[in-house]
Amino acid sequence: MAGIGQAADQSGVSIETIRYYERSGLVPKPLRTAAGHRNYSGQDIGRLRFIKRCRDLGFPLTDAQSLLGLTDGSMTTCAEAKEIAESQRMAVQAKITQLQKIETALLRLTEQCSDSANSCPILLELLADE
Amino acid sequence: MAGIGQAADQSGVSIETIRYYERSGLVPKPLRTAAGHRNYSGQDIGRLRFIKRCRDLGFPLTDAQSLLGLTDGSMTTCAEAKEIAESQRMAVQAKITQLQKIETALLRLTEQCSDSANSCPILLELLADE
DNA sequence: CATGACACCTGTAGCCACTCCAGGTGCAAG
DNA sequence: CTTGCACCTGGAGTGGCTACAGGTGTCATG
Repeated sequence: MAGIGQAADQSGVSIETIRYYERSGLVPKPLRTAAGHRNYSGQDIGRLRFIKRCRDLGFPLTDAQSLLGLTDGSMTTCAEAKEIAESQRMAVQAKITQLQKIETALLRLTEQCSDSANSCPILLELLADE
Repeated sequence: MAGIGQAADQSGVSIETIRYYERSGLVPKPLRTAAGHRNYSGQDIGRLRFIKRCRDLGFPLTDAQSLLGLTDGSMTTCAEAKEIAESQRMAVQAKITQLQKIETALLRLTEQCSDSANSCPILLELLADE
């Protein structure tokens, strides 16, 4: 059994964030020591690590919760997990596409700027009438 | 002179967002009609459009404000604008790189999953001990 | 037994950039 | 006179934390 500090170290989730997850009902309330300190089991820490990995993959907390709910190991869960992961992949792809457009636009702007003309082409373009 | 609805239409910034920008001091308080309705000049609308373009390029509002502050047309502003734009481009690039890593990881996970084995490889990997 | 350095506790507020809502006012057309 | 629209204000909610302030518990050292 571990305190919140150890749980944080072992899961990679910060102390504040663990408490936030508890507040928002994402993880169950852990046991408490006599002094009122939170006391985490190995399973609790596993759950936190699971959520951390989901977050690292960009899943929103709601998805993390859904995926966590699928870990009972029933037959249909694989299809559901795959669906969640694929839709996340789509979302990530969409974001990448969007950011690439932005990057191209920024590159063009800054390249124009290297002319170092009197009036700044970046500002001119942002100010343009249409 | 235009009401807030027209200002929104012409700038692409929503009514609520315009009011939010005003609340947060990003744009100056506009004139008011006798009835207390906000009344926007062409210049006001230009400012909103400028901010909209900055946001579309992913600049945070603080950058938008800085860029807006550079539009007096003094000589040094071009270098400053370029600096802001380049650092924004870096930030966008970093985000893209990060998202591409995530996408690769998600792709690998979902591909493994097509095996449709008994235990879901996605969940297994998220649950793994390290 | 006192002291100091920690780890932990609660509750609250702040971040970003909006978005939405309830409940009210002003004004013109039918 | 009523209907409908555009507008008003003030406040709360979103996601996912993060950062306090001010208190308590635990342990080693002097």
